[in-house]
Amino acid sequence: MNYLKNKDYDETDAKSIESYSQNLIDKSFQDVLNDDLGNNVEESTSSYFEDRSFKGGLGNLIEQHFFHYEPNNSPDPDFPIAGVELKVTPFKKNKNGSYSAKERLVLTMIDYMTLIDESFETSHFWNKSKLLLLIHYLWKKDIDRLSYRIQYANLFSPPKQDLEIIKNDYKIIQEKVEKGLAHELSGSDTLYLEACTKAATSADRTPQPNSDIKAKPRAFAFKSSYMSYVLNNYIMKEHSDDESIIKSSTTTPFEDYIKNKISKYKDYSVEELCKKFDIDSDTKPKNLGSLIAYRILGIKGNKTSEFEKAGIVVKTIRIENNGKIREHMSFPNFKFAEIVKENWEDSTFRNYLADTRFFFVVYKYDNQGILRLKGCQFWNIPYDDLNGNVKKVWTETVNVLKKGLHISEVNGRLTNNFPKSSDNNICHVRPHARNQNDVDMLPNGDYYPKQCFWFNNNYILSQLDITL
DNA sequence: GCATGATCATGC
DNA sequence: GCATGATCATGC
Repeated sequence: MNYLKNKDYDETDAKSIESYSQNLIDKSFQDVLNDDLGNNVEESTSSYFEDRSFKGGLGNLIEQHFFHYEPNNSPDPDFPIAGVELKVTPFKKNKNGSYSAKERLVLTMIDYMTLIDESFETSHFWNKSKLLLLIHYLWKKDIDRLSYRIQYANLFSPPKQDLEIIKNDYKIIQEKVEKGLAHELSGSDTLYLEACTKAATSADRTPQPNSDIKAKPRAFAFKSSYMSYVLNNYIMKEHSDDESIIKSSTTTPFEDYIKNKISKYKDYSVEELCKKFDIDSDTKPKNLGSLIAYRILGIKGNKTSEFEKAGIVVKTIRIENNGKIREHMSFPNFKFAEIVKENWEDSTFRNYLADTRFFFVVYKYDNQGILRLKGCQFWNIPYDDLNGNVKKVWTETVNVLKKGLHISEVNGRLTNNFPKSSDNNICHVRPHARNQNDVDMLPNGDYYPKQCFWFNNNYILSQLDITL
């Protein structure tokens, strides 16, 4: 093959590979082809790599036309002697000017049968993934794939504090498979490393040990929240105000560490906690419940690097003194015009719930009407709930919008036929807006107050640990 | 007391 | 000004 030329780098030395890769910076993929093949690149070559259905196309282009080696499916890293695995990965610019990873970084397929016997350190996964060469290109909507520009080329290996969490994530996935629950794996079971679905079609299933139920094929991947953090803090080295919860090395798993810290203040009243942590509560801020939790965790602001990396969403929950939860739980708004174009399987809401781990901070009113901290809980939605009732409500919502929302006005209040909290045990649709003028356009062109999915209060109660 | 519509508070 | 998390208000 004509691209197997002499190599202008030492393939046995990671640093040499990295410094050679930095010649890619500021180049488009077309530039890389032109540099290698001259300016008369054949149309068939360009269109071969341009084809979006060829998922690894841009990676292969870099392998063949920049590093000059043959792409392979080897269990070893791409540069086996140097131990370096090449990853070509997109990032994007957000509306507010910040940057984030466009997607998760898929590392290796999971073989459920062998996983349960592989320790992290000696695993096929870690052998291949411990030292990555990240080639970051800036993704833009509506431009040719070959016009994307490469911006960064860096060796990357997770720093020690991240590695502790990644090892524990690996263990969590391993234990679920060991229990014969590979079919119930979810990206939100874990923090930085996830088992993400990876199949040619959504119907693909594969065997697992300790269960006859076949499971979706999955791969180890760094979550997109983790990759965003890596990009901003380790690659771009932007100054970050994020504070870490874990200040020094600990053997306690992250979530246990958090739970232990919070539980030290179990049964303290909100008032006492505000005094203790010097929080001004005169204005009754609505984020008081989460502020207290951050202060207990030693965080001065309202975000932490660990939660950012894991994409954890904080929710405070208040239990009344009758043991019930009064309020339903809101989620980000959906756009009417967008949701009607979605399929459930790759819908915004399904992806959000499948990918998000929640941190519940739970308070309860005692018999004197004093609000007291009870503890906290990490939670992600159970597989059956997501694919059962939530799917049902989502589908019904889309159907209502497609058929035309029925709206009437009763006593100055708008009422509609979206799924109600009385229609389903888990979730429903309700307004989520600043006021009645905070509207979004329906498929028929009319405007209607913005809406979101809500979890029913009773469902949330049913999900809380018995100890809370 | 619940169901459902309406709106507040914060932070970027 | 908007997105998001949190809570209020009213009628049955």
